[in-house]
Amino acid sequence: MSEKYNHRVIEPKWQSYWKDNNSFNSKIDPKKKKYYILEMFPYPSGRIHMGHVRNYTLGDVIARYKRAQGYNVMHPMGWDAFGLPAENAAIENNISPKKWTYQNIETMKDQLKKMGLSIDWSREVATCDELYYKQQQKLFLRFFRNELIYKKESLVNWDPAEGTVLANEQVIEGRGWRSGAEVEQKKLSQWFFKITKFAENLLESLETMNKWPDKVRTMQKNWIGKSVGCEIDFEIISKNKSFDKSKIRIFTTRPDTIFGATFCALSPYHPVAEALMETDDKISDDIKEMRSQKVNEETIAKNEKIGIKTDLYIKHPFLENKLLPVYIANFILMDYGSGAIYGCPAHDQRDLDFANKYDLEVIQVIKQSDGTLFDNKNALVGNGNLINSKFLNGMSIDEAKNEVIKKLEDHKQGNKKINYRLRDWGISRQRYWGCPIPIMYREDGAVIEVPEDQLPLKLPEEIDFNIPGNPLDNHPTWKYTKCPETGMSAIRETDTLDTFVDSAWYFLRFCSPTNNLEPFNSNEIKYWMPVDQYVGGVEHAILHLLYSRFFTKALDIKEVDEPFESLFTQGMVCHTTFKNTSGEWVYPEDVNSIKDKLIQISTGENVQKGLIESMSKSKKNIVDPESIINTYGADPARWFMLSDSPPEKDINWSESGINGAWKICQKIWMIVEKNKNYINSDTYYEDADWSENAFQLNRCIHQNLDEITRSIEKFQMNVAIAKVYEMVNAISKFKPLDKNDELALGNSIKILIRAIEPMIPHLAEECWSLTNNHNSLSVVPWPKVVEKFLETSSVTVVIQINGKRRGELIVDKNTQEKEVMKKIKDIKNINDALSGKNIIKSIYIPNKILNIVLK
RNA sequence: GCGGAUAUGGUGGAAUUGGUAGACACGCUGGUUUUAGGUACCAGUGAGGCAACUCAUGGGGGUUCGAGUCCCUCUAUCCGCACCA
Repeated sequence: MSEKYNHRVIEPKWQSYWKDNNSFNSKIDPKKKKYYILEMFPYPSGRIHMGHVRNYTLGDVIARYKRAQGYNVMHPMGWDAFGLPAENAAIENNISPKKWTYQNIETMKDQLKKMGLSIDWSREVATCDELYYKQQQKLFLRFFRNELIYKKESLVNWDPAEGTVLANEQVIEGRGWRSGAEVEQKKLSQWFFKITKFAENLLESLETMNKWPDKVRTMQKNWIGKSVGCEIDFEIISKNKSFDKSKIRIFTTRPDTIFGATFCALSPYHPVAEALMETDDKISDDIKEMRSQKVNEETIAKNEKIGIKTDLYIKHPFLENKLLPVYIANFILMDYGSGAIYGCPAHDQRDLDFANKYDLEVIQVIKQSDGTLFDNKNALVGNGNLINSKFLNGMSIDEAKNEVIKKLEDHKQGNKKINYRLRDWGISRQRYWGCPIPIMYREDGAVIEVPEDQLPLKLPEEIDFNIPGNPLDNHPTWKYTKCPETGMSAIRETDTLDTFVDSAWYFLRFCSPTNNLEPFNSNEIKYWMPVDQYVGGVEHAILHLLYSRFFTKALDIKEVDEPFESLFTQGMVCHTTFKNTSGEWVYPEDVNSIKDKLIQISTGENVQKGLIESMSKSKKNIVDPESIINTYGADPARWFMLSDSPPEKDINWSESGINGAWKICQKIWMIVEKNKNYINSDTYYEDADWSENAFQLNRCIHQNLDEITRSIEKFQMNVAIAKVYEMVNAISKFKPLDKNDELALGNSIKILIRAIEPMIPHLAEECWSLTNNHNSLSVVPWPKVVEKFLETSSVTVVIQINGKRRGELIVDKNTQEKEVMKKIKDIKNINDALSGKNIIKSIYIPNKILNIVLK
């Protein structure tokens, strides 16, 4: 009786083997083709979750498969280790962010290792490591000198009770999550990366990035949001003589509607609005009230349009006596265009709603070519020709746009303008646990770089989170310093860098992770970059990926322009949620099903099944990967993650799923154990005198091998898994009757073992050790599909009548239509259907289908 | 609101890209092995019908000899919308 497969012994055995033999370490080898596979590095939150298991299993399949294909594979791993949760933990558990982070890294590294990933751990980096952020500070200074970084005023969520800036997620219904105080929008002077300088470049390259999902490319395209329009300067008419602003510059994508303009709307943050606040208390209060609202595109689009009437008017550029009233409006974004628009109610729904609300004039200037008439409720946004527009009358929209721009440019009142929705990337964070910005402000007002030989500018370790505000700002010995050149006193920049900066270049760092002289080495990146395959969650579709693209371009390194050749975004791992009668979330393992009822084990309360949602701590619908790995093993966990659902879709965790994965692993082991005498041979005769059974087995194995190979290439791991099942089923059914049968069986099993290694490597290695080949599978090449086994002499042709399947016929390959026609007379129901009818025509696809059209 | 995606048995999902719809797995039903069991193996399993057949890929329409696949339209669900990472 053969032994059961014991993952508790086998998995650690191979993990140490791989480690001891440096099986997955990588170095430059000019003779070999490289393959750089990268999964998005994790935030060290404490423990790995199922999302990590899925992400890294997926990448590992590719890594192991490509290695078997003969590539020189680099598969590194690191830690996105700066960030807010470490500070929260510091406050809640009184532990330093550094200690907390490094502890988490240790725990999670152990957990990842238990998954059996083929990672080159010698390349590990952590962004909170001085070695790493020293180089990042150098990059900052490089960007600073290249004028890709500048400072400007920008709004933040300000919690007045705590004296801190809040992240959006920390603002709950307009209040600070911890203090409950009403959050204000406060202006702070902050650092920005000039990503907009690269807007066109980032947009253009998208066109050629055809190994990225269309979805992500579309999202980025919309994010960059290129629009062509014009800027127009309007003269301000004010009764208040002391009002010192004379012009408002508006941006519009519809200059053709200039004669339909009936009002002007400004953002509450517009300089003119600021100036008005100083002239009038009432207006000042109203604007402040408007500013307290959250302004993102979603709320702006959904909320009611509100305007504050001002005393100001602007002069129409082409109509001598036409004055447009100026409003401050809550639907105008300061960051987009110029923060000011003119409203043309007849041809823009938002403007129409606004005009109707404030009883403003509406002038139709485009006659719709589909004949739609204006009803004062629905703006006319279709195509048409200009009316009521003086010199534009009769023109098409495009002609009118060009004509208006030309006139404005002639009169120096405006100009054509390409505008991007993309805004510059604000990188200042008023937080402790991030990369310090190597800048100081001297007492005479000069902005001074920290000299490179003094880098890294380290984070101070003795800090106090009990004082409200940013710990760096509260840290006197760190904050106050001297200018290195003049010796004048200076204050350090106390903001730290957005953690998206850390992750915007880590893929370059992996190429030379321990280099203390430079961020990356040009020989190394020349060989390894770009990343051939990047795998991660779709939630990073825009920011992280766009920032990484920007960084790579902005660094202006000739070796690489775009960082990620191919991108794959995997789906989330979901689980049913449970709530007890008190309305509290309940852990799945705390739920027992008794008859038809769900009972909470710990309290005995009834439990309601909720929606299936992505696993999250707050909803308690989590399953701990480590306990799964301990109970079932890493291989079944990996198998489950790959089977059933396509990787880009969300999956539902299920107990029966993991159990099924465990069963197939056991089954494969039993098959190999039982037949170990047959796999102990190197012989492979393609031309042996196979029995019919053996030939069919060979055929099935190679057909499925072909499909497994193609499926992995296409990331269809679920399909690859299905084909492995077919191999297993065919092998377990096969009963060898002679030597050749045994040979066929042995070879089939060896192909099976080789093919499952990317998915379930421990089991595969253990099985392989039973063959006469004592190499680890990590150096064994992928098997070749033997075409001979795929060829057949006969094929099945489907017979259709009027497009409906009526039967099938087995014929020799490449049989002519005439022959098939003759033979179908023998099939009774087809013959019946044909009798008494006229054949109008027939369509014959050789070896596939014959369709007969009858009348 | 804007933008994007998805829809196939009881369930997760296949479908060589316009050519046998439902591969593979889960679940379920029946059986076998003295199996304590949640084990293993065999058979069955889209719906209706004894059957030949008929109906079936969210709804409706279209193109085609032929549509899950292409076009139009409707419906439902999910995702993103700038300080979570």
